[in-house]
Amino acid sequence: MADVKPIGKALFLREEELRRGIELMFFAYRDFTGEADSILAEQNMGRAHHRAIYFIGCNPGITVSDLLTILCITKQSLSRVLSGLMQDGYVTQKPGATDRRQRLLYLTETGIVLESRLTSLQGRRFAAAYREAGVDAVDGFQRVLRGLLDSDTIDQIDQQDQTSYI
Amino acid sequence: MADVKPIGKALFLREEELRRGIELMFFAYRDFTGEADSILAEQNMGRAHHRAIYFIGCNPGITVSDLLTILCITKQSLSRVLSGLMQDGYVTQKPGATDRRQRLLYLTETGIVLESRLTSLQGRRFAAAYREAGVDAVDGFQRVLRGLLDSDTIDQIDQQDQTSYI
DNA sequence: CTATATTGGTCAACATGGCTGACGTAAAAC
DNA sequence: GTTTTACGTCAGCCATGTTGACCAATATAG
Repeated sequence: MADVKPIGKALFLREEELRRGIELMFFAYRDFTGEADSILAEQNMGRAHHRAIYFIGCNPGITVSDLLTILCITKQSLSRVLSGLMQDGYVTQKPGATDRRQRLLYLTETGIVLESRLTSLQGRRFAAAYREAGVDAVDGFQRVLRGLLDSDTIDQIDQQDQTSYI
Repeated sequence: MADVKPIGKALFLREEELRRGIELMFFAYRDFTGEADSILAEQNMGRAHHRAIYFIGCNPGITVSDLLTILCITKQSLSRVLSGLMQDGYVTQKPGATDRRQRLLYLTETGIVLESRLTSLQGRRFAAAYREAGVDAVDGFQRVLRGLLDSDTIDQIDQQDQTSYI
């Protein structure tokens, strides 16, 4: 730690490199979410609302339990958020066709507008970063990020790519 | 949105690509912090404590206001966290040599132990991801993450790299 | 030397968004 | 007909962010 005496340059660089990664993740995630957070704050919403809107937006008709699986939070936490979103007219639900216990979630027109505002904001940030960094960098970026995931999350993402809620 | 009719394949891929980035950031950050969060929870601490410990750990003798600049939170929030950390013996402070208003922050032995436990945990995750993805991917990863930063954050990081608090 | 600015802390109050536990209801599945 | 599932609700707790007000010690500029 305070052991500046290099046990080996490779190892020292490695430690530095890992710390750089850790820090970059912290700062990048903060800045990446920051802009959206401001917009959300205007509408008295938070990041939790954003997540719900986002995943309902790209999985229209998703069930509550599938959304819970994606978000990995308790149903109580999600329920609070969803109630708010429905009360404010961003989200609607309709009973499942085959299983009528299910509440299939959809964005309203207002919800779609907000979702695309937020997503295009974050998308623009990504687009700029991708453009600066180049195609190869983007591939590396995604490979490393995937490497950071828990194995359950990887399964979930792959599975989600196949599933269509439409 | 539901407009599957491709206006152009490049554009469609781009939208998909951006969404993939957004989602990967969310999942990766969650999983990346998850392990450390568990350990912290055992000691009745949260992510805020971790951040403080981390940045004190790699900037021993940092002042409160410099730490505030890094973390971008209010001094009230930080103060609460620091008080806890000092009470529990993870952090000590000593008055600045030149400016005696300053409280220079240091990790105690206990603090160092915890910090390295947490950092090596996150470091191992990064090391694995880096190893899997390869050197070029790591470079791309870092380039893209830097591209996601606000310009102020970039300045701050570059400046921080030069500053030595020792 | 005095006035002001800086560094840092404190108290109070509030919101968000996690959590647990308990309990209820409707519908599906067996 | 009983059990399981999908979903909701109420109550309360905790961590962590926020504002606003106010205070003390010290540095610095006039």
